[in-house]
Amino acid sequence: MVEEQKQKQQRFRETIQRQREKLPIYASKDELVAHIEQNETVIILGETGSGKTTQIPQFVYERMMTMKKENKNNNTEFESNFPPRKEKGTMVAVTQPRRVAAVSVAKRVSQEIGDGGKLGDLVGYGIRFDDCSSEQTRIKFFTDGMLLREALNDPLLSRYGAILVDEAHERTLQTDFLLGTLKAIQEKRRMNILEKDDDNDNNNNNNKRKKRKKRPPPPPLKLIIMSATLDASSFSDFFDACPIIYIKGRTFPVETYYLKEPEEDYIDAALCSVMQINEDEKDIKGDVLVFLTGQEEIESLGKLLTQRGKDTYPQLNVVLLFAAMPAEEQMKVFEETPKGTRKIVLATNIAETSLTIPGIRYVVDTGLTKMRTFKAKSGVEELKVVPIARSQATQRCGRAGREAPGKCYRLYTEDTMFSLAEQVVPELLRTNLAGVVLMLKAMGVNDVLTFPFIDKPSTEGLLRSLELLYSLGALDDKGELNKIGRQMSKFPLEPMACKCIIESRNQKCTEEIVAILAMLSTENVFVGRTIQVAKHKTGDHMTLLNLYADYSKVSRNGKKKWCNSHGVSFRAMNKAEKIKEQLSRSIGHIEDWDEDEEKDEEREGEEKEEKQEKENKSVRIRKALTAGFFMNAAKKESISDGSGGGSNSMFVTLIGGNRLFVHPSSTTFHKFSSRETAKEAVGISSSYIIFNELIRTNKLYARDVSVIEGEWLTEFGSRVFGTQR
DNA sequence: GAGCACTGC
Repeated sequence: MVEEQKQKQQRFRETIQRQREKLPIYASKDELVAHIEQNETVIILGETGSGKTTQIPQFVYERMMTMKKENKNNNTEFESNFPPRKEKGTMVAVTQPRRVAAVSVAKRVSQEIGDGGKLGDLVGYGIRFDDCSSEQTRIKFFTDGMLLREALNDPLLSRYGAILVDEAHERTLQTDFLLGTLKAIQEKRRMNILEKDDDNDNNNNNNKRKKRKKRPPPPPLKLIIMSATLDASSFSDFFDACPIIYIKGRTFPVETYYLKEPEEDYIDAALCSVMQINEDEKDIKGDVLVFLTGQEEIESLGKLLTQRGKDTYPQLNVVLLFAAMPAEEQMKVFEETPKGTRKIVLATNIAETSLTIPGIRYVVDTGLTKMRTFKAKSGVEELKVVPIARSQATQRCGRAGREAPGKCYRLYTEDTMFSLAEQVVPELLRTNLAGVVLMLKAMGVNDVLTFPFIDKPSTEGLLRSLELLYSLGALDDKGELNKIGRQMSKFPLEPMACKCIIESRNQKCTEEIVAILAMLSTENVFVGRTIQVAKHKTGDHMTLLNLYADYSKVSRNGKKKWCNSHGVSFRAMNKAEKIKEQLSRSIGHIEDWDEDEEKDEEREGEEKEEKQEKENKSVRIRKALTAGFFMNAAKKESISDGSGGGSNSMFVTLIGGNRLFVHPSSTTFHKFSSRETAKEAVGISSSYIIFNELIRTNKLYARDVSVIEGEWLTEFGSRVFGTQR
């Protein structure tokens, strides 16, 4: 019996090995390893299906092991080259932009490596809320944000001898930030080695040097950057003209079709294309994937297609796919379509990278996407429909050729295709940098303007972020991180939110603030368009808090049902719960937090009756929120509202003077849009609000809004509102 | 009366 099992395992291993050897990358293994050995940094351009993600980490690890053995026999060979040490530099880290990828690749590699161990032994992973690794782990997969966090605690990332950054072409904020950090680490580790070599040369060391010799610095850091797009020159330039290695992929050919004339109504064009594909290819099996920009148009095209596709052959089986959808409904795209039907998936760019849908042979590409950008000058975010980049067009096309030859219908002309930007603008260039700057400061990078970014963010953006951090009280007059700033950097939240936590200690409402911030970091709490839970009179923050409190009271088994009956996303609540736990843990790590808490308790003794205390709770909570979000304050515009009943009230931000509306998703939306004034509706003598974010879609909208008192602004935002009233 | 691409710590 045992013998039989062993044979089974052996056969399994052999199958896997055969599969590995068939991968395109296997042919160039030796060349690859040689390149990695000879260079500190190597860029690998691997097309889809090359096997780079699963194989290269193993190649690197195997080479590290053989070098270790060689070193035992011959002490000189690897010392200068690729030196695994007992503690430092013995691990391989691999980063991915997404959690699912990190976990699934780790699983695959753990199987392939055939050490007989389970995931978490030799091969492990580390993502937020979930670390699966042990003392034995030598190859560890991360989300790139996770490895960045690790760099906060271990500034040289000294456990790792090699780091592989995968999907670098996506140029996410975290990947770009990580690449800059790794470049800086490489330099430092190189210098350490030199110092150590100096030690060896001069035998007349002083004590300090001897001490250092006892604890050897980490070896130089090998860096392997893996990208899928052809343009890797910017990476190579950034890493001192390091070599680029091309690896062929293995995908099926995809035939591409363009429109002859531009067509403005792309929904109609998509509708026609799908009907046409279904008609022309009626004898060929294969599903259709349509790329659209958002939920609304996906739903409306879904209705049209379902109607029109009833009487066709094959019948159309229309499936919608966007991130805000409940998880169970998302799973429908993975179900096999019934015989005699063709699956039509209408998706946002979630299907571009995050999800791979089996069975797709036809892609319809509108050539558009929604993109978020940030204007440093006004502090306003925009969410706009824009043309995709050529790299995205290629990526979308490729989705038709994963399993068999496919076809791609581009709903734009060939001329348009060539007018597209080659690459997506890196996220770092179109986002609020305050969080990045806070993290840089916490890493000890004082001069953030000279930090090595592949693409330098605008000086204005960096300066604005420094200003914001200063107004939050995180920086001293010299621009250096102070105690508050250091505490703020411990939280996985944007700086304004971090500041709320710090102030919550003074306001004695840390639990509540942490719950609110956890809810704010969760997208799509409400499933439907109408909010079915009790609203709080002061606005969204207290509503979210009450919702969280209600949810917490429900028994573990009943939570899902409770969410469904309250129009609330279970996935979101579950995530909020985890984030809250994580934030509370981070507070626990702040050394002198408890001390101050005790002082507060002393003060509490002097406090008045408990009843009044309870009434004040909402005030204290909103004060703590104001301490973080005072830059996001707005005042109701006094309009002579004789005729304007029913129209949404307008606000003006105190900083920047942006004229805005409350977003319709806000619980305060109805209050401000009715003829009542804020004062009457809310029962608070104030026309000031704070909000979580400002985003321009069709109008400029403030999302997650609460009513506050004007004087709190001067109290908590003294560095900006100090002199004025 | 009117609306929110996608990730990640």
